Amino acid sequence: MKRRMTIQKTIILNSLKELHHPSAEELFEVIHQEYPLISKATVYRNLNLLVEEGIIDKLEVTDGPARFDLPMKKHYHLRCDNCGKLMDIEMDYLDDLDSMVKNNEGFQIKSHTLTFHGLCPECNNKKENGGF
Amino acid sequence: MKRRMTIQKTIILNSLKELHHPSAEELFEVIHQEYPLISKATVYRNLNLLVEEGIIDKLEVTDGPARFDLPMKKHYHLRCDNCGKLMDIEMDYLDDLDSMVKNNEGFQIKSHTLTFHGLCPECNNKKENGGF
DNA sequence: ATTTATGCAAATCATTTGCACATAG
DNA sequence: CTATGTGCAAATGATTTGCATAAAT
Repeated sequence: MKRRMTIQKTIILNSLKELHHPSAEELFEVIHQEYPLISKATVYRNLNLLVEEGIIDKLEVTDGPARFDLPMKKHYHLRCDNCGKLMDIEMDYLDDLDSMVKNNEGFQIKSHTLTFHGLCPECNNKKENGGF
Repeated sequence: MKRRMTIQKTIILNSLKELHHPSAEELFEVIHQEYPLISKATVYRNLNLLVEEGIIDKLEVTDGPARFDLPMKKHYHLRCDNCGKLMDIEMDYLDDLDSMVKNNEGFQIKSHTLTFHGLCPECNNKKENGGF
C-alpha cells in the first residue's frame, strides 16, 4: 500500500509544525480556517497514517483527546488535574527505568510514559480564591 | 450533599473487591448477573462518587476505558501495546521523582503515573508467528 | 417529608468506518 | 488507468445527563 502526498496531508504536517501538541479537533479547527473544505475524518485518518509511518508522535493522554506532535527528544509531561492543560517537562530521561522492572512475566518492555499530575498556576490560584 | 447507602452502591463495592481493576463496563456485566435490574448509569455514577469520596481509585488508561480499584500501595503499570492488557508491576515506588522536575513554571506537582509499554507474552508469540 | 439515588433513554465527545466520488502516481 | 485519498454522514465506544419515579434518611 503505497502512500500518496495530498494537499490535505501537506497542510496537516505544516500545521503540526506551528502548533504545540494539538488534539485532532484543535488541528481541524485551525486547518479549517485556511482550507474550509477539509473533512474532520481526513484529519483523523492522516494523523493515524502519519503515526504509523513514524513521521509524527501520538501522545495518548488519560481523560481527554489524544495529542499529536512532531517527534522530539524523549521527554515527560505535566498535566493539570483541573483544566487538563498539558506541558512538556525539563527532566533527564530515565533510560534505565525499563530494566528496573521485576516479575514482568514474559512481558517485553519497550518504553515507558511518565506523567506528573498537579495544578497549573492558574488553577492553583482559582483554588486559593475558592474557585473549586 | 450527604450521601446515602444503597443496595447498588454496596454491590458495586463488593464486586470491586472481587475483580482486578475492572472497567465500568466489566463491572456492570458482572453485577448485572446477580442484580439484573441495575442500570449502567448507576454503575458509572457510583464509581465517580466513590472516587470523589476517595474510597476507590480510578486508573485512567490511555486508549481504553478507565479502570477502577480499591486503593492499594502506590505502584506502576505495564500495558500491552497490542491487546491493551494492564498488569501491576513489582517495582519500588519512586517517591523522589516529583521533586526532580525543573522549570515547572509554578505548577504544583502532587503525584505521577508511570506506565511501561510493550508486548505481553501472548501478543509477543502471535507476533513471532506472523500474527501482526 | 425531603432530598438523594435509580433506571431509562437520549445526549455528548472522541474517533472510526462505509461508500460514492475525486485525484495522485 | 487504478489504487489510494477525500468528504460526508452514519456508526461506534465510553461516559454523562435530563427527567420522572423510587428509596434512604
